[in-house]
Formats: sequence, C-alpha cells, structure tokens
Amino acid sequence: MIDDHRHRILQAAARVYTQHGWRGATTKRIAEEAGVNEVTLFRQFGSKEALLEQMIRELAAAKADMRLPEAPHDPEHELVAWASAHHQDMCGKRPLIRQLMSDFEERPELVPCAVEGPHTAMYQLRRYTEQLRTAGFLAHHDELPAAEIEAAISMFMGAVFADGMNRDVMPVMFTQPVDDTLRAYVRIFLRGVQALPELVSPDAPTSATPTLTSTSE
Amino acid sequence: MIDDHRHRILQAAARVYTQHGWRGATTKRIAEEAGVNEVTLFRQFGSKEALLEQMIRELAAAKADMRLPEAPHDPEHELVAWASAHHQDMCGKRPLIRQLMSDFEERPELVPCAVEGPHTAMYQLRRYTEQLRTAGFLAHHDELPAAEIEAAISMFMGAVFADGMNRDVMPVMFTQPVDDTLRAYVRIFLRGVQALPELVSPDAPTSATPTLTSTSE
DNA sequence: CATGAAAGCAAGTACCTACTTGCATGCAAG
DNA sequence: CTTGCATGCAAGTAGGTACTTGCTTTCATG
Repeated sequence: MIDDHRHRILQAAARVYTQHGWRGATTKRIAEEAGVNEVTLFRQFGSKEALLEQMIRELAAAKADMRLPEAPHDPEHELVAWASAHHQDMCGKRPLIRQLMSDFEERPELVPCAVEGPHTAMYQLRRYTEQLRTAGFLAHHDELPAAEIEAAISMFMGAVFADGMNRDVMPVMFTQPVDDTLRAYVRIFLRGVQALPELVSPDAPTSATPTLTSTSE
Repeated sequence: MIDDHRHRILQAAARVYTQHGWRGATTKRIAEEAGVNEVTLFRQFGSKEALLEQMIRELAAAKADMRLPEAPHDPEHELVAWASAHHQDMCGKRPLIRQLMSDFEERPELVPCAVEGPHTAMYQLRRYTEQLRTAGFLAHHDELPAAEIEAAISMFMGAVFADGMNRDVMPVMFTQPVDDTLRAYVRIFLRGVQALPELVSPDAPTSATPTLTSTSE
C-alpha cells in the first residue's frame, strides 16, 4: 500500500512537472493529480525538491532497451529501426525533455541524469560503426580519420534529436513523414562514413536492400 | 528617457527570463535587475505577461543577418561560414531557447515567435541548395528526388541545432572543436545532396578548396 | 516660475507556496 | 483486542506573487 502510494505520487509528479515545469509543479497540484492528501507527499518524500529529484532520477534510470546488433548484417535496415525506436521514445518524452533542459540553468545537478540516455545511445552507435569498419562494410581506399566518423555520428544523432524535439512545432521544416526522413538520415550517415555504395539504396523508400553477409576481410 | 527606461526593463526581463524561466521571472527581480521601481514596470507594460511577451517578440524579431550568397561559388566554404554564424548565434541564445521551448506546453502562442528564426534560416538553405542544383554543382546522372534533398537540409540544420544546444552539457559527445565538426557536417551534407566530388575536400580541415566559377549548364 | 508627465516610495490587497502541527480514522500484525 | 503505522483532515505559519493606491519627488517644457 505504501509503495503503491509512493509510485502514484511519483507518476503524478512526472505528469505535473512535464506540463508545468519545476516551479509550476506545486505540491498541491501533484497531490491532487495523485489523489492523495498533500501532507502525505511531505511525509513520504520530505520535501518537494526530494520528490522531484527522485522522480527525475527514476525516469532517467528507466531507459528503453534499444540495441544495435553486435554484428552488422543490414546496416541501413538496422540503423533505421534503431533510429525509429529512439525517435519514438523521444517524442513520448518530448515535453519532459524540454522542461529538463530549461532547468539546467538553475539546477545543474540534473544534467548527469538527463544526458545518461543519449550517452549510452551514442556509445552503441560508436561501437556499431566500429564494427562496420572492422567487418569491411566501409570503403578503405582512403580511410576516413576517426574525427570524421565522430562527426558523422554526432550529426546523425543530432538530426534525430532535433527531429524529435522540433517536428511538432515546425511542420514546414519537416515536410516528409518521420519514417522516410529517418531513412534518408541513415543513408546520408552511411555515405558519410563511406559505407560501400551497394549498402546504401539511393532513393528507394521501401526497397529490399541487398544484405551483405560475409565481407570480413 | 522614457524609451530608455522601457529598453532597460526589456533587457533586464530578457536576462531574468533566460535564467529563471517564466514563473521565475518575478516582477520584483526584473525591476531590481533593471534598477527601476517595481511599480514603473506595471505603469509601462501593464502586466508581467505583456512585458514578457513583448520582450520575446522583440528578441525574435531581432534576427542576425547571416546570408548565403545568391550565387554559390565555394559551397563548402560558404556553408561552413553560414553554419558557424548560426551556431555561434545559437550558443549565445542557448539558455533563452531552452526556456522558450519549455514554455511551449503552457504558452503555445510563443511558438510562432520562436520558430521564426529557424524558418528563415531553412528557407535560405533551401534556396541555396536549389541554386547549387541549377548551377550544376550537383551530380545529375541519377537526380535525387526533392524529398531526399529536403531530408539532407533538415538533417544538416538539425545537427547544427543539436550541437549548439547540447555541446555544453555533453562534452563526451562532442569531442572535436566546433569548427572541425561543422566542417564535417557541411561535407556530409554536400555528399548527401550529391555535390560533385571535387567540391568536397574529403578530410583536409583547412585546405584550399578548389573554387568552381562557371559551371552554368 | 509654473505645469504636467513620469518616476519613486510605502503600504496594502488577495492569493499562492512549501511546509508544519495536532488530531481523528482506518487497518494490519502481535 | 490493542498496538502501531500510514493516512486524511483542518488549521496555521511564514514568506512570495502580481498588482493597486495614494502620495511625493524629479525634471524637462512652455
């Protein structure tokens, strides 16, 4: 019963914070949203600050498990699936992320929590790209410097981030459907890291991309 | 004198709003920051809401004049300069943008003001890219569909946006200096729109890119 | 010098905010 | 049954918030 209450309060806090921000998330509103007495909130968490901090920490810890395969087989397809999952996850958390980012100025201690998710995503993409290289999916006539690959990674992730964050408020900027756009991002990324041309379907939206099975040099 | 006061109040409001957000920007704080009496603020603007709205509207209207040339000559160089200017501008407004984005939920009427700048930037890049195509800077053996070009544009702008917004809180994501990163973004963008290979220096950070002068077909 | 607009100042209003206190209620374990 | 813990409820505290009012001061203009 007690854990049930704590859980309900934390969920309510997340909803209210998402909509009204830190200052707007008043203890009264959270208590109403949770359907408990305002005093219960203080008895359980001590203070508004402690409650909100725990709520944010828990949300950051509960990251979705979107993984890129250990060994690449169909890079375009795998990257599109991965990017779609991240994009969708981010759209769900969009208002929360916006509130969090605005709190960076006044509450820098929230930064580590907030960047945890993106960090692990980036490590995954780094690792996957490295696998692409070692498995011979990339052209090696004049090998790209690591910095170029880093830039391609941050460009790709930045584009997915920006799309997820701004698509709702900038319809004239994002005219194509999400899926097509992400596919294009992936193709540009693959060309950016000099993936073999046969891996990147030039403009076929739903074409069956030729799968490379064994190119290990 | 009166306009001077209004100006000082608006500037103070911008600073306080940037640091503390809408709810945190109290009339008392703004008045102190501006060095005027709190009552003056109400006599001049009527209400806190009116003051903050005008301040945001004026900030949105005062957009920097970063223009891409009408006729492209050295695309890589021109795009790097353009992206650098935008990136720098955005870094200066970073906390303000974060606050604005967090207010979208409660004050959707701010959205048009906020997206005005990015929109004009995008139109510029669209136009410039179209010029690239008509001036023969892009390969036309198998011409890219418009949607692909659109995606390249939003990917490039999204990457610059994400870099400017997140670089300060994610140092492990953005390991390379801004200039090098932007140059890489530009190169990947140019390859994404199938720019002629000789236009895109593959990995020379400060190389003298061969300038194309007359390729008008 | 006189007039009027704009500013400062002190005080007050009505409401919100986080948080506390004291007490009654329900409920599960000994 | 009773002990103890979690909760609800009503009230209160101390301070913040937007905004108003009445009055005085400043100061450029006629």
